[in-house]
Amino acid sequence: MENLSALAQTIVKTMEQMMRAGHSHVPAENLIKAVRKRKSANNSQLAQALQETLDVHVLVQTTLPTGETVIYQPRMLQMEKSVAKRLKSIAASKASLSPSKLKATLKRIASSSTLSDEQFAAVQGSIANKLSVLTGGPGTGKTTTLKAVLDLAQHMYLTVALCAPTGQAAKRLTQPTGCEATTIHRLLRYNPEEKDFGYNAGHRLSEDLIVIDESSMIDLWLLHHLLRAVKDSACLLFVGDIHQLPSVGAGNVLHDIIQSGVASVFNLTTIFRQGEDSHIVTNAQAINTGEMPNLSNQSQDFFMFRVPTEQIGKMVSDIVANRIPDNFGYAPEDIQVLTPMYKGVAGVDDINQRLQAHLTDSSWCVQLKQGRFKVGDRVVQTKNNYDDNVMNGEVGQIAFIDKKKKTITIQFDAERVVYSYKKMWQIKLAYAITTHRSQGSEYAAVVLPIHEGMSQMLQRNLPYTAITRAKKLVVLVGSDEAVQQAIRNVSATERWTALASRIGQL
DNA sequence: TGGTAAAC
Repeated sequence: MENLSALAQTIVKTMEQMMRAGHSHVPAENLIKAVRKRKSANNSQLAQALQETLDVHVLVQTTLPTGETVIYQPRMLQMEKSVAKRLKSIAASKASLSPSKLKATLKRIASSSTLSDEQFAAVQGSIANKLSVLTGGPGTGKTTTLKAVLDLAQHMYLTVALCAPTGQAAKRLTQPTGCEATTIHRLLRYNPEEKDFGYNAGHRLSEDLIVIDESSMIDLWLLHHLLRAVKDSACLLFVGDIHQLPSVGAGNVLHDIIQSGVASVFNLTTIFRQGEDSHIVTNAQAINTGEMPNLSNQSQDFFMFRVPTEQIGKMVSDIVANRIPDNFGYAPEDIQVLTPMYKGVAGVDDINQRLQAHLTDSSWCVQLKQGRFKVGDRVVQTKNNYDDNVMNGEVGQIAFIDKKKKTITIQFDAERVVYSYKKMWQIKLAYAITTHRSQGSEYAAVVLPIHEGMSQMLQRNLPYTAITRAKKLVVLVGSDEAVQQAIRNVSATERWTALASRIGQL
């Protein structure tokens, strides 16, 4: 890197930025265009600088199956190729079960099943096919279907690995399925010091069926390591909602797997949770198709308060502390504020300060390095804590502060955990959390501040993910223009990836 | 230039 010219270094940095935006590669002309925005240079200087990065293999140039000339970081190219190859070879290998046995077992199960037709087809398909995808919005019965898949697998004496990208998603999966779920990292025996995995191409998992929930959150890197560690004869089932926020890391893998046709796709469409007149459901569907949601405040479960940006914070506190409890009977504990970012107006930090001041009194409080905690505060665990069985993203309430012992007791859903002040770095206020962190969680009521200052975070998946977290009530606070801006913006999901075309080419 | 997360 030090040996490169200044312009070549700018190209490398621009490329890194593109990876951070989620792309697996960049078309050569788009890369040059992006570099031009940072540094002025003429065509031949740019071509020469790009050649410099290619000569030392910091970047590589390649032609996609589509004929397009694109630039990759070498490791990204290698991962994308490897993922395509693994998917293809798993799909082509024989499964370790007999079709006649499947047929017989299915027949037995069908008679006692309460599954809908589309759910039953998914259950059958995900055992009969090597690679399957189970998609559908919230309330369509993905977990019910998953449970039936696991039952079927058990009847057929298949060994199963049940996993998810996050600790919380794994924990949530364990209870309804009655099957121990782990994070993908744990399943593969991740070693952070070596940055490698105990299970890999040379030492594969023995399980016949691998089920991966919340797979919209998986990036190219994690899928690469998972597929390396899976035996060729295994069946894979990816479960997720493609309309939720894309992975923060590079790739668009669930989307690409579906698009490539390498997997059988089962899309659940019937919603069982809310009634048909629910605006939560219809508005989520409208947003998905790029239409403006119905914000007329005519329904019983979907409302919008139109206020100028500088008044959003104040209005959100009023809604959480007074309006929702008074008018709908939900306590502040049942209400979750979801917002795109930490900083700025109506960001996580802003809302947390306001609601802490509004909702808890100061008689029992302690000032720690990272901030003030009060008895009654709503807080969130920010790292998987296997000792106390509290996962990253779990929300609880401060029950007790012991100033002599220097401990804080937090009541979570099922656990009551004592934290020393020293351990409190794992805990943050949670009156508001980011929409990203809410993925996979559900709340009775969701309050969503949305204003134009949130500019680049205003993406179509954002209001979709936020409002589909709500079981009973959604309240938007902000401006129609910001909602419109978010719905029009699909740039986060339009990533340059070539996984689908690579699979097609093999 | 900015913004989002996760794993042991």
